[in-house]
Amino acid sequence: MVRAASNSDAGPPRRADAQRNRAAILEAAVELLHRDGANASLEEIARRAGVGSATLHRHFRGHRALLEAVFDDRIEQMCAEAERIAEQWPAGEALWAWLRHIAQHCAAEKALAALLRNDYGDTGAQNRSFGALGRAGQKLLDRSAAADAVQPGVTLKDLLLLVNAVADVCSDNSADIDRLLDLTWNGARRPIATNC
Amino acid sequence: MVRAASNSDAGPPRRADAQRNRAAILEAAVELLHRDGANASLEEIARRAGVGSATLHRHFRGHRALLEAVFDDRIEQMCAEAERIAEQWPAGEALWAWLRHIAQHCAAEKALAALLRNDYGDTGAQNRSFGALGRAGQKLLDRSAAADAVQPGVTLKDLLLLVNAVADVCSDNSADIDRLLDLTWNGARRPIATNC
DNA sequence: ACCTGAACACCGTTCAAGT
DNA sequence: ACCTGAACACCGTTCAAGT
Repeated sequence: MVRAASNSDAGPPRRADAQRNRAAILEAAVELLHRDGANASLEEIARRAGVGSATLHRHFRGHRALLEAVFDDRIEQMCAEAERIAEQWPAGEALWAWLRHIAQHCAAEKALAALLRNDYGDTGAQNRSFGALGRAGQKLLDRSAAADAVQPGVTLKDLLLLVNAVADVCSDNSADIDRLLDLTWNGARRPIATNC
Repeated sequence: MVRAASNSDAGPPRRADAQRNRAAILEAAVELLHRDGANASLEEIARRAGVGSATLHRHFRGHRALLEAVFDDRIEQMCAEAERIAEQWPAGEALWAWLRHIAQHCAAEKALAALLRNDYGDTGAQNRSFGALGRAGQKLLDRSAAADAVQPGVTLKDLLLLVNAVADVCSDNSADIDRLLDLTWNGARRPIATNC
């Protein structure tokens, strides 16, 4: 279920066998990244795709390039979700609903979580993935800040790191994720004045 | 700065060269685990310690056994901190101060964070490390719950996972850690009624 | 232009052979 | 009892040789 090549429109047309190989590699990568997480063996991916490991490396120079190609469409999907959610909910709820979506994606695909976490860490942050996600999220955060729905001083990076971290420690149990995210959003501490 | 062998009092006395090797391995492991995190190369550790890799594997059967030996005393230290803190602060503050300490340890030693995270995940949870830490933390949590200082239903595992996760995504910047932990404790959401 | 097999420099783990 | 060197089955990456 990976689109053949989302950003391969540029450049000269590829040979038919090269296109087939590329698609086979992506297909195999999806399965093994799902099973083994971010450091699935490239060798095994190549084997399952029925190509030599050298072929994999020429299509995707380095681990990271493969991850980006695999999760490219899922990141676009998360950006689209931001727009859709923004239209349906008030600022604070929208931001939080979107972050919960991201957490679910990250918990279901540890490799995606690892990819994004690296991007957040980069001070450069000029990565394509973070760029798109960052713009989508910043809109939601700005609206929330304007509505006074988040703690002052909270950055988008803070929030993305938090949900990523929570997703990473929860082992696929989506009930756990929801509980920990709730704690993060509402605070683990009992509010001092509960009934005003 | 690793005690020679904290749980080697049991069993027959070891040969002098074996003791020296064991100590050298631990020393090297401390350095390389600090530099490379949880999956530092065992081979490189053995090399730096000046022993064959087979020797390392006989002293410590598997990656995990080495991690446990290295961080044994640091875990005891965290347990001791729990007692000390409990005597000085009211329930809620004590719990939170202790969790902040743990986060700092985990952020400074990613390998320690990885070791603990595995223990939290284990449903068995009969691990020595988690056992001691769990008992120490549960006391603090029970006191806090009795004082109504934490959200009802929060478990110790929730809290340990959260601080571990936060520590893991913060790259050694202790200011970042403090900010994210604060969000976790107080909630990222702006409380609805702020001035009662 | 693209693929392949082989090579290189690494892993973690195990085991027979030594003292 | 303990250590060693060699072996085994893996990695990721690169490169010359093929079509």
